[in-house]
Amino acid sequence: MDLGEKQIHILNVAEKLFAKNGFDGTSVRQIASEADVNIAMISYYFGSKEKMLEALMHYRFEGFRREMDKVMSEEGDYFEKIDHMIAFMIKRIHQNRYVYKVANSEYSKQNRQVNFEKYVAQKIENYKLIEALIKRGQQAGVFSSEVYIPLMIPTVVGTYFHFYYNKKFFMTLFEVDKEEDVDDFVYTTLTAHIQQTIKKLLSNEN
Amino acid sequence: MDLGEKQIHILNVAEKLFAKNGFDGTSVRQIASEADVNIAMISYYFGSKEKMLEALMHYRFEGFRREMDKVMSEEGDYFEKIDHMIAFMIKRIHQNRYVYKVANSEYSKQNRQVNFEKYVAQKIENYKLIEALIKRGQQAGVFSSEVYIPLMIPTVVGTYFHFYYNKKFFMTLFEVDKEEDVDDFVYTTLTAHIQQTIKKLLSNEN
DNA sequence: GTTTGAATTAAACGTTTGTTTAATTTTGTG
DNA sequence: CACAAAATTAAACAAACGTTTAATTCAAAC
Repeated sequence: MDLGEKQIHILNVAEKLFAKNGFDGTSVRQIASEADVNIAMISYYFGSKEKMLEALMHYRFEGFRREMDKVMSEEGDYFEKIDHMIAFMIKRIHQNRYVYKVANSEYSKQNRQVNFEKYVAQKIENYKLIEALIKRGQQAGVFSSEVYIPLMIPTVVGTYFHFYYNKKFFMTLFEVDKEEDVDDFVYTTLTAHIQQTIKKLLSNEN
Repeated sequence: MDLGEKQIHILNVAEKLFAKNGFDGTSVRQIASEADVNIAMISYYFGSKEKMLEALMHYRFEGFRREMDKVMSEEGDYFEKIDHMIAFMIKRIHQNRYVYKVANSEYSKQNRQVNFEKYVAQKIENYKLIEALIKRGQQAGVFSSEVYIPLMIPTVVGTYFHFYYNKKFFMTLFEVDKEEDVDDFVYTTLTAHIQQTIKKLLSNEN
Protein backbone atom coordinates (compact mmCIF):
# COMPACT_ATOMS: atom_id res chain seq x y z
CA MET A 1 0.00 0.00 0.00
CA ASP A 2 1.44 3.32 -1.08
CA LEU A 3 0.74 6.10 1.37
CA GLY A 4 0.07 9.68 0.35
CA GLU A 5 0.60 12.71 2.57
CA LYS A 6 -2.98 12.66 3.74
CA GLN A 7 -2.90 8.97 4.66
CA ILE A 8 0.28 9.50 6.64
CA HIS A 9 -1.28 12.45 8.42
CA ILE A 10 -4.24 10.30 9.43
CA LEU A 11 -1.95 7.52 10.63
CA ASN A 12 0.05 9.97 12.74
CA VAL A 13 -3.10 11.28 14.38
CA ALA A 14 -4.50 7.78 14.90
CA GLU A 15 -1.23 6.54 16.38
CA LYS A 16 -1.22 9.16 19.10
CA LEU A 17 -4.89 8.68 19.95
CA PHE A 18 -4.45 4.89 20.10
CA ALA A 19 -1.50 5.31 22.44
CA LYS A 20 -3.38 7.78 24.64
CA ASN A 21 -6.72 6.05 24.89
CA GLY A 22 -6.17 2.56 23.55
CA PHE A 23 -7.33 1.05 20.26
CA ASP A 24 -10.84 0.26 21.49
CA GLY A 25 -10.89 3.53 23.41
CA THR A 26 -10.41 5.55 20.22
CA SER A 27 -13.26 6.03 17.74
CA VAL A 28 -12.85 6.62 14.05
CA ARG A 29 -14.87 9.79 14.56
CA GLN A 30 -12.22 11.06 17.00
CA ILE A 31 -9.46 10.28 14.54
CA ALA A 32 -11.30 11.90 11.64
CA SER A 33 -12.14 14.97 13.70
CA GLU A 34 -8.60 15.41 15.04
CA ALA A 35 -7.09 14.83 11.60
CA ASP A 36 -9.67 17.17 10.06
CA VAL A 37 -10.91 14.72 7.47
CA ASN A 38 -14.32 13.20 6.78
CA ILE A 39 -15.14 10.01 8.68
CA ALA A 40 -15.70 8.09 5.49
CA MET A 41 -12.11 8.69 4.37
CA ILE A 42 -10.85 6.13 6.86
CA SER A 43 -12.83 3.31 5.34
CA TYR A 44 -12.08 4.70 1.90
CA TYR A 45 -8.33 4.73 2.43
CA PHE A 46 -7.73 1.79 4.74
CA GLY A 47 -10.85 -0.39 4.54
CA SER A 48 -11.45 -0.59 8.27
CA LYS A 49 -10.18 0.53 11.65
CA GLU A 50 -8.25 -2.73 12.05
CA LYS A 51 -6.62 -2.46 8.65
CA MET A 52 -5.67 1.12 9.48
CA LEU A 53 -3.70 -0.21 12.44
CA GLU A 54 -2.05 -2.79 10.20
CA ALA A 55 -1.06 -0.03 7.78
CA LEU A 56 0.32 2.01 10.69
CA MET A 57 2.39 -0.90 11.97
CA HIS A 58 3.78 -1.64 8.53
CA TYR A 59 4.61 2.01 8.00
CA ARG A 60 6.46 2.24 11.32
CA PHE A 61 8.17 -1.13 11.44
CA GLU A 62 9.57 -1.38 7.94
CA GLY A 63 13.29 -0.76 7.89
CA PHE A 64 13.95 -2.11 11.39
CA ARG A 65 15.74 -5.23 10.19
CA ARG A 66 17.90 -3.28 7.74
CA GLU A 67 19.01 -0.83 10.43
CA MET A 68 19.58 -3.62 12.92
CA ASP A 69 21.82 -5.46 10.47
CA LYS A 70 23.87 -2.29 10.00
CA VAL A 71 24.33 -1.79 13.73
CA MET A 72 25.33 -5.42 14.25
CA SER A 73 28.09 -5.14 11.65
CA GLU A 74 29.75 -2.12 13.29
CA GLU A 75 33.33 -2.37 14.54
CA GLY A 76 34.07 -3.26 18.15
CA ASP A 77 34.57 -6.12 20.58
CA TYR A 78 31.72 -8.26 21.82
CA PHE A 79 30.77 -5.99 24.72
CA GLU A 80 30.81 -2.94 22.47
CA LYS A 81 28.53 -4.77 20.08
CA ILE A 82 26.12 -5.41 22.94
CA ASP A 83 26.25 -1.70 23.79
CA HIS A 84 25.50 -0.69 20.22
CA MET A 85 22.70 -3.18 19.86
CA ILE A 86 20.97 -2.13 23.09
CA ALA A 87 21.38 1.58 22.34
CA PHE A 88 19.89 1.03 18.91
CA MET A 89 16.98 -1.05 20.18
CA ILE A 90 16.04 1.44 22.89
CA LYS A 91 16.33 4.37 20.53
CA ARG A 92 14.25 2.72 17.85
CA ILE A 93 11.59 1.53 20.29
CA HIS A 94 11.44 4.87 22.04
CA GLN A 95 11.06 6.73 18.77
CA ASN A 96 8.22 4.40 17.84
CA ARG A 97 6.84 4.00 21.35
CA TYR A 98 3.30 4.97 20.39
CA VAL A 99 2.83 2.29 17.79
CA TYR A 100 4.63 -0.27 19.93
CA LYS A 101 2.25 0.42 22.76
CA VAL A 102 -0.80 -0.22 20.59
CA ALA A 103 0.81 -3.21 18.91
CA ASN A 104 1.74 -4.81 22.24
CA SER A 105 -1.70 -4.23 23.61
CA GLU A 106 -3.61 -5.58 20.62
CA TYR A 107 -1.22 -8.47 20.12
CA SER A 108 -1.92 -9.78 23.60
CA LYS A 109 -5.69 -9.84 23.06
CA GLN A 110 -7.48 -13.07 22.34
CA ASN A 111 -10.22 -12.17 19.90
CA ARG A 112 -8.13 -9.74 17.93
CA GLN A 113 -9.04 -8.92 14.36
CA VAL A 114 -5.69 -7.39 13.49
CA ASN A 115 -3.22 -9.39 11.43
CA PHE A 116 0.12 -9.76 13.24
CA GLU A 117 1.89 -12.21 10.95
CA LYS A 118 4.51 -9.77 9.71
CA TYR A 119 4.99 -8.45 13.24
CA VAL A 120 5.79 -11.91 14.61
CA ALA A 121 8.00 -12.81 11.66
CA GLN A 122 10.08 -9.71 12.33
CA LYS A 123 10.33 -10.57 16.02
CA ILE A 124 11.78 -13.96 15.15
CA GLU A 125 14.28 -12.46 12.70
CA ASN A 126 15.48 -9.97 15.29
CA TYR A 127 15.83 -12.63 17.93
CA LYS A 128 17.93 -14.80 15.63
CA LEU A 129 20.34 -11.91 15.07
CA ILE A 130 20.79 -11.38 18.80
CA GLU A 131 21.09 -15.08 19.55
CA ALA A 132 23.80 -15.45 16.91
CA LEU A 133 25.83 -12.60 18.39
CA ILE A 134 25.67 -13.99 21.90
CA LYS A 135 26.52 -17.52 20.81
CA ARG A 136 29.55 -16.25 18.92
CA GLY A 137 30.63 -14.40 22.06
CA GLN A 138 30.19 -17.55 24.11
CA GLN A 139 32.23 -19.63 21.69
CA ALA A 140 34.96 -16.98 21.83
CA GLY A 141 34.94 -17.41 25.61
CA VAL A 142 33.99 -13.78 26.16
CA PHE A 143 30.40 -14.28 27.28
CA SER A 144 29.17 -16.51 30.07
CA SER A 145 27.38 -19.67 29.02
CA GLU A 146 25.21 -19.63 32.13
CA VAL A 147 22.53 -17.37 30.66
CA TYR A 148 19.05 -17.89 29.21
CA ILE A 149 19.51 -16.19 25.87
CA PRO A 150 15.82 -15.88 24.91
CA LEU A 151 15.03 -14.23 28.24
CA MET A 152 17.44 -11.39 27.60
CA ILE A 153 14.94 -9.87 25.18
CA PRO A 154 12.27 -9.43 27.87
CA THR A 155 14.90 -7.92 30.13
CA VAL A 156 16.00 -5.34 27.57
CA VAL A 157 12.64 -4.52 26.05
CA GLY A 158 10.56 -5.11 29.19
CA THR A 159 12.71 -2.75 31.23
CA TYR A 160 12.07 -0.01 28.70
CA PHE A 161 8.32 -0.59 28.49
CA HIS A 162 7.71 -0.92 32.20
CA PHE A 163 9.66 2.28 32.68
CA TYR A 164 7.74 4.05 29.97
CA TYR A 165 4.27 2.87 31.00
CA ASN A 166 5.01 4.15 34.50
CA LYS A 167 7.01 7.10 33.30
CA LYS A 168 5.44 9.60 35.70
CA PHE A 169 6.20 7.40 38.68
CA PHE A 170 9.86 6.81 37.83
CA MET A 171 10.57 10.32 36.67
CA THR A 172 9.36 11.54 40.06
CA LEU A 173 11.89 9.23 41.73
CA PHE A 174 14.63 10.81 39.59
CA GLU A 175 13.26 14.28 40.25
CA VAL A 176 12.76 14.95 36.58
CA ASP A 177 9.51 16.81 36.05
CA LYS A 178 9.84 18.33 32.59
CA GLU A 179 8.37 16.16 29.84
CA GLU A 180 11.06 17.22 27.37
CA ASP A 181 13.77 15.81 29.65
CA VAL A 182 12.34 12.29 29.38
CA ASP A 183 13.89 11.66 25.95
CA ASP A 184 17.26 12.63 27.32
CA PHE A 185 16.82 10.36 30.34
CA VAL A 186 15.91 7.42 28.14
CA TYR A 187 18.93 7.86 25.87
CA THR A 188 21.40 8.32 28.71
CA THR A 189 20.46 6.88 32.11
CA LEU A 190 17.93 4.23 31.10
CA THR A 191 20.05 3.01 28.20
CA ALA A 192 23.13 2.90 30.44
CA HIS A 193 21.21 0.90 33.06
CA ILE A 194 20.13 -1.71 30.53
CA GLN A 195 23.59 -1.93 28.97
CA GLN A 196 25.16 -2.35 32.41
CA THR A 197 22.61 -5.01 33.37
CA ILE A 198 23.09 -7.11 30.25
CA LYS A 199 26.87 -6.77 30.16
CA LYS A 200 27.20 -7.85 33.79
CA LEU A 201 24.87 -10.75 33.10
CA LEU A 202 27.01 -11.84 30.15
CA SER A 203 30.33 -11.35 31.88
CA ASN A 204 32.42 -14.31 32.98
CA GLU A 205 34.17 -12.65 35.87
CA ASN A 206 31.98 -13.69 38.77
CA MET B 1 -16.88 -2.44 50.29
CA ASP B 2 -17.73 -5.90 51.59
CA LEU B 3 -17.94 -8.47 48.84
CA GLY B 4 -20.40 -11.35 48.85
CA GLU B 5 -19.93 -14.60 46.98
CA LYS B 6 -21.88 -13.33 44.01
CA GLN B 7 -19.87 -10.11 43.75
CA ILE B 8 -16.63 -12.08 43.85
CA HIS B 9 -17.93 -14.42 41.18
CA ILE B 10 -18.69 -11.44 38.94
CA LEU B 11 -15.25 -9.95 39.59
CA ASN B 12 -13.55 -13.22 38.69
CA VAL B 13 -15.45 -13.41 35.42
CA ALA B 14 -14.83 -9.74 34.64
CA GLU B 15 -11.11 -10.07 35.40
CA LYS B 16 -10.59 -12.80 32.86
CA LEU B 17 -12.61 -11.07 30.17
CA PHE B 18 -10.76 -7.80 30.76
CA ALA B 19 -7.43 -9.61 30.47
CA LYS B 20 -8.53 -11.42 27.32
CA ASN B 21 -10.16 -8.58 25.42
CA GLY B 22 -9.19 -5.42 27.25
CA PHE B 23 -11.28 -3.20 29.49
CA ASP B 24 -12.86 -1.28 26.60
CA GLY B 25 -13.10 -4.48 24.62
CA THR B 26 -15.31 -6.10 27.22
CA SER B 27 -18.97 -5.14 27.58
CA VAL B 28 -20.97 -5.37 30.78
CA ARG B 29 -23.37 -7.56 28.85
CA GLN B 30 -20.57 -10.04 28.17
CA ILE B 31 -19.64 -10.07 31.83
CA ALA B 32 -23.23 -10.47 32.98
CA SER B 33 -23.88 -13.21 30.46
CA GLU B 34 -20.72 -15.15 31.30
CA ALA B 35 -21.33 -14.75 35.03
CA ASP B 36 -24.98 -15.70 34.55
CA VAL B 37 -26.39 -12.63 36.26
CA ASN B 38 -28.68 -9.84 35.11
CA ILE B 39 -26.96 -6.86 33.45
CA ALA B 40 -28.42 -4.47 36.00
CA MET B 41 -26.66 -6.25 38.84
CA ILE B 42 -23.33 -4.73 37.84
CA SER B 43 -24.55 -1.19 38.32
CA TYR B 44 -26.47 -2.30 41.39
CA TYR B 45 -23.44 -3.85 43.05
CA PHE B 46 -20.55 -1.71 41.87
CA GLY B 47 -22.11 1.51 40.55
CA SER B 48 -20.39 1.44 37.18
CA LYS B 49 -18.00 -0.51 34.98
CA GLU B 50 -15.09 1.67 36.13
CA LYS B 51 -15.92 1.22 39.79
CA MET B 52 -16.14 -2.51 39.23
CA LEU B 53 -12.52 -2.44 38.06
CA GLU B 54 -11.57 -0.42 41.13
CA ALA B 55 -13.27 -3.02 43.34
CA LEU B 56 -11.43 -5.78 41.49
CA MET B 57 -8.07 -4.09 41.97
CA HIS B 58 -8.70 -3.48 45.64
CA TYR B 59 -9.80 -7.09 46.10
CA ARG B 60 -6.68 -8.43 44.40
CA PHE B 61 -4.06 -6.01 45.67
CA GLU B 62 -4.91 -5.89 49.35
CA GLY B 63 -2.47 -7.87 51.40
CA PHE B 64 0.50 -7.35 49.07
CA ARG B 65 2.32 -5.01 51.45
CA ARG B 66 1.77 -7.30 54.44
CA GLU B 67 3.18 -10.31 52.59
CA MET B 68 6.07 -8.27 51.21
CA ASP B 69 7.02 -7.15 54.70
CA LYS B 70 7.05 -10.76 55.83
CA VAL B 71 9.31 -11.87 53.00
CA MET B 72 11.71 -8.98 53.60
CA SER B 73 12.15 -9.96 57.22
CA GLU B 74 13.14 -13.54 56.46
CA GLU B 75 16.57 -14.84 57.50
CA GLY B 76 19.46 -14.75 55.07
CA ASP B 77 22.30 -12.64 53.72
CA TYR B 78 21.74 -9.74 51.36
CA PHE B 79 21.82 -11.82 48.19
CA GLU B 80 19.41 -14.35 49.67
CA LYS B 81 17.10 -11.50 50.57
CA ILE B 82 17.18 -10.37 46.94
CA ASP B 83 16.36 -13.92 45.86
CA HIS B 84 13.40 -14.12 48.25
CA MET B 85 12.09 -10.73 47.24
CA ILE B 86 12.25 -11.43 43.52
CA ALA B 87 10.72 -14.90 43.89
CA PHE B 88 7.90 -13.39 45.93
CA MET B 89 7.27 -10.54 43.49
CA ILE B 90 7.18 -12.80 40.44
CA LYS B 91 4.94 -15.31 42.17
CA ARG B 92 2.52 -12.68 43.40
CA ILE B 93 2.41 -10.86 40.06
CA HIS B 94 2.02 -14.11 38.13
CA GLN B 95 -0.82 -15.26 40.36
CA ASN B 96 -2.55 -11.93 39.79
CA ARG B 97 -1.41 -11.50 36.21
CA TYR B 98 -4.91 -10.89 34.88
CA VAL B 99 -5.71 -7.92 37.07
CA TYR B 100 -2.20 -6.53 36.64
CA LYS B 101 -2.61 -6.62 32.91
CA VAL B 102 -5.83 -4.59 33.05
CA ALA B 103 -4.44 -2.26 35.68
CA ASN B 104 -1.26 -1.57 33.69
CA SER B 105 -3.22 -0.97 30.56
CA GLU B 106 -5.79 1.38 32.09
CA TYR B 107 -3.21 3.18 34.21
CA SER B 108 -1.26 4.21 31.14
CA LYS B 109 -4.29 5.78 29.46
CA GLN B 110 -4.77 9.51 29.46
CA ASN B 111 -8.50 10.04 29.78
CA ARG B 112 -9.02 7.26 32.25
CA GLN B 113 -12.00 7.32 34.56
CA VAL B 114 -10.64 4.75 36.96
CA ASN B 115 -9.24 5.90 40.29
CA PHE B 116 -5.63 4.75 40.73
CA GLU B 117 -4.69 6.60 43.91
CA LYS B 118 -4.42 3.52 46.09
CA TYR B 119 -2.58 1.68 43.32
CA VAL B 120 0.08 4.37 43.08
CA ALA B 121 0.38 4.72 46.85
CA GLN B 122 1.09 1.00 47.09
CA LYS B 123 3.69 1.22 44.33
CA ILE B 124 5.55 3.89 46.28
CA GLU B 125 5.43 1.87 49.49
CA ASN B 126 6.81 -1.19 47.75
CA TYR B 127 9.57 0.78 46.11
CA LYS B 128 10.64 2.25 49.45
CA LEU B 129 10.99 -1.24 50.91
CA ILE B 130 13.23 -2.36 48.07
CA GLU B 131 15.26 0.83 48.06
CA ALA B 132 15.91 0.46 51.80
CA LEU B 133 17.13 -3.11 51.39
CA ILE B 134 19.54 -2.21 48.60
CA LYS B 135 20.89 0.84 50.41
CA ARG B 136 21.57 -1.23 53.50
CA GLY B 137 23.41 -3.74 51.35
CA GLN B 138 25.44 -0.95 49.79
CA GLN B 139 26.39 0.49 53.19
CA ALA B 140 27.41 -2.99 54.28
CA GLY B 141 29.70 -3.06 51.25
CA VAL B 142 27.95 -6.10 49.81
CA PHE B 143 26.14 -4.40 46.92
CA SER B 144 27.68 -2.25 44.24
CA SER B 145 26.97 1.46 44.49
CA GLU B 146 27.12 1.87 40.71
CA VAL B 147 23.47 0.99 40.12
CA TYR B 148 20.30 2.96 39.39
CA ILE B 149 18.10 1.65 42.17
CA PRO B 150 14.74 2.89 40.82
CA LEU B 151 15.41 1.26 37.45
CA MET B 152 15.74 -2.16 38.98
CA ILE B 153 11.97 -2.32 39.36
CA PRO B 154 11.37 -2.05 35.61
CA THR B 155 14.00 -4.70 35.06
CA VAL B 156 12.36 -7.17 37.44
CA VAL B 157 8.73 -6.45 36.68
CA GLY B 158 9.22 -5.50 33.03
CA THR B 159 11.04 -8.75 32.29
CA TYR B 160 8.10 -10.69 33.64
CA PHE B 161 5.46 -8.72 31.78
CA HIS B 162 7.24 -8.64 28.45
CA PHE B 163 7.72 -12.38 28.75
CA TYR B 164 4.10 -12.95 29.66
CA TYR B 165 2.59 -10.67 27.02
CA ASN B 166 4.64 -12.54 24.42
CA LYS B 167 4.30 -15.89 26.16
CA LYS B 168 3.56 -17.85 23.02
CA PHE B 169 6.63 -16.49 21.27
CA PHE B 170 9.05 -17.24 24.09
CA MET B 171 7.58 -20.59 25.02
CA THR B 172 8.16 -21.66 21.42
CA LEU B 173 11.83 -20.72 21.76
CA PHE B 174 12.02 -22.92 24.86
CA GLU B 175 10.08 -25.67 23.11
CA VAL B 176 7.37 -25.65 25.75
CA ASP B 177 3.98 -26.02 24.13
CA LYS B 178 1.71 -27.12 26.94
CA GLU B 179 -0.12 -24.26 28.62
CA GLU B 180 0.07 -25.94 32.03
CA ASP B 181 3.88 -25.95 31.86
CA VAL B 182 4.00 -22.16 31.73
CA ASP B 183 3.45 -21.74 35.48
CA ASP B 184 6.33 -24.07 36.13
CA PHE B 185 8.56 -22.23 33.70
CA VAL B 186 7.77 -18.90 35.36
CA TYR B 187 8.53 -20.16 38.85
CA THR B 188 11.78 -21.88 37.88
CA THR B 189 13.55 -20.63 34.75
CA LEU B 190 12.14 -17.12 34.48
CA THR B 191 12.51 -16.44 38.21
CA ALA B 192 16.08 -17.79 38.11
CA HIS B 193 16.92 -15.55 35.16
CA ILE B 194 15.69 -12.43 36.92
CA GLN B 195 17.43 -13.35 40.17
CA GLN B 196 20.68 -14.00 38.32
CA THR B 197 20.38 -10.72 36.41
CA ILE B 198 19.76 -8.57 39.49
CA LYS B 199 22.33 -10.30 41.65
CA LYS B 200 25.04 -9.90 39.03
CA LEU B 201 24.06 -6.28 38.62
CA LEU B 202 24.36 -5.72 42.36
CA SER B 203 27.59 -7.65 42.77
CA ASN B 204 30.85 -5.85 43.43
CA GLU B 205 33.14 -8.37 41.86
CA ASN B 206 33.61 -6.97 38.37
C1' DG C 1 -14.63 21.63 -23.33
C1' DT C 2 -15.82 17.15 -22.35
C1' DT C 3 -15.06 12.90 -20.21
C1' DT C 4 -13.57 9.84 -16.62
C1' DG C 5 -12.16 8.26 -12.39
C1' DA C 6 -10.69 9.54 -7.92
C1' DA C 7 -11.61 12.29 -3.84
C1' DT C 8 -14.78 14.17 -0.66
C1' DT C 9 -19.03 15.08 1.54
C1' DA C 10 -23.32 14.85 4.67
C1' DA C 11 -26.41 11.70 6.01
C1' DA C 12 -28.04 7.48 7.32
C1' DC C 13 -27.35 2.41 8.35
C1' DG C 14 -28.07 -1.15 11.95
C1' DT C 15 -25.57 -2.50 16.27
C1' DT C 16 -23.83 -2.10 20.48
C1' DT C 17 -22.61 0.57 24.34
C1' DG C 18 -23.28 1.62 29.78
C1' DT C 19 -26.88 2.86 32.62
C1' DT C 20 -31.57 3.42 34.49
C1' DT C 21 -36.29 2.48 35.18
C1' DA C 22 -40.17 0.44 37.29
C1' DA C 23 -42.13 -3.76 38.46
C1' DT C 24 -41.59 -8.10 40.70
C1' DT C 25 -39.60 -11.63 43.63
C1' DT C 26 -36.95 -13.00 47.49
C1' DT C 27 -35.28 -12.58 52.03
C1' DG C 28 -35.08 -11.62 56.79
C1' DT C 29 -37.50 -9.68 61.04
C1' DG C 30 -41.11 -8.86 64.38
C1' DC D 1 -48.77 -13.99 58.53
C1' DA D 2 -47.32 -9.10 57.73
C1' DC D 3 -44.13 -5.94 56.74
C1' DA D 4 -39.79 -3.69 55.03
C1' DA D 5 -35.67 -3.94 52.80
C1' DA D 6 -32.82 -6.09 49.55
C1' DA D 7 -32.27 -8.59 45.35
C1' DT D 8 -33.54 -9.55 40.76
C1' DT D 9 -35.80 -8.99 36.46
C1' DA D 10 -37.09 -7.49 31.54
C1' DA D 11 -37.38 -3.56 29.14
C1' DA D 12 -36.17 0.80 27.70
C1' DC D 13 -32.91 4.88 27.46
C1' DA D 14 -30.02 7.99 24.83
C1' DA D 15 -25.54 8.04 23.07
C1' DA D 16 -21.79 6.28 20.51
C1' DC D 17 -19.94 2.80 17.60
C1' DG D 18 -17.79 1.31 12.65
C1' DT D 19 -19.29 1.25 8.15
C1' DT D 20 -21.90 2.34 3.89
C1' DT D 21 -24.55 5.00 0.79
C1' DA D 22 -25.43 8.13 -2.85
C1' DA D 23 -24.57 12.58 -4.33
C1' DT D 24 -21.19 16.00 -5.36
C1' DT D 25 -16.69 18.16 -6.21
C1' DC D 26 -12.20 17.90 -8.00
C1' DA D 27 -8.26 16.92 -11.08
C1' DA D 28 -6.12 15.17 -14.92
C1' DA D 29 -6.37 13.32 -19.85
C1' DC D 30 -7.90 13.65 -24.29
